[in-house]
Amino acid sequence: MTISEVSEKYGLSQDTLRYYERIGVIPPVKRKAGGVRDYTEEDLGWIELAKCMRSAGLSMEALIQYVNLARQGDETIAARRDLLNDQRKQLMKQYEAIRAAKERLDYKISRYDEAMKTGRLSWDK
Amino acid sequence: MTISEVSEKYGLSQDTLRYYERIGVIPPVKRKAGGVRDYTEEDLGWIELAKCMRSAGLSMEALIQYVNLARQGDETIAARRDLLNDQRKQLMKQYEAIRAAKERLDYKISRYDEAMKTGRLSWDK
DNA sequence: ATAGCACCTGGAGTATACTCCAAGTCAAGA
DNA sequence: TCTTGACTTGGAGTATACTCCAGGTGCTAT
Repeated sequence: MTISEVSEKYGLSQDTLRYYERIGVIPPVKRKAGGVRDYTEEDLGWIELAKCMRSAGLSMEALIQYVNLARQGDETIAARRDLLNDQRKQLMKQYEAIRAAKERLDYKISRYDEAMKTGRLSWDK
Repeated sequence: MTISEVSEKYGLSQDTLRYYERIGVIPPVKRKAGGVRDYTEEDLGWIELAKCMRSAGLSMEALIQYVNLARQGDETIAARRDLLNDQRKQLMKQYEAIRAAKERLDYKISRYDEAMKTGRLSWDK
């Protein structure tokens, strides 16, 4: 698969795909004649993982570490599990922060909806 | 309340508090003699709101817009409600992204835990 | 064979959100 | 009075994650 197809498929720019590979968020992609990237199914798996984790807010650094460990083989299994556990913890914190903010927004919005009827706001900012 | 007390109370650096005020994430804080900031309860409310929303991932820009609208008075009620609704939508998307990533992490972690028993990984990366 | 196009690399530039720093002011205690 | 320490401002610097660009290569269709 070419970089333009992958870009299309995952909604990541070609520059971003090359950048991810360059800094190690995904492992190196094999090239065909002329040095052109030819993405395999496995490469796509890494890209999708990176996209999923990035969209949830995981840092590039964590992803790079994970990829590095994965490339070192089976003796890094425990380290990888620990890394994933750490990231999961971070995610749960973020989840809670969003939940709290949403609750607050809901309250404010309900107040604004109420105020829309009377045309003024007497309570808070 | 002094900036050092506010910094302590909310876990935001003094630089961050001044920065927030400078760019308008919170409204201007009244000064006492010598130009020293003296935070009121209302100021604290804005700071707490900013902290809550920022920790959930809302952009500075959105917060600045909200503060600007709030400072313009009651004729911006509808605009503020719309802004909050937009931000709520963003938040829900982020919530879902985290949920999906967490699910994926949980699966991977369970696989790693399993692999810890056998000492090797046969399945995926 | 030559124009066009997709691709390549290395490096510079950008946006966001801080974070740090220099130089100065001011009030209070020794 | 002099020093200390908390505070002030404006501006520069930093980290993260892209994003853009110049200059070059190589396949393909005319």
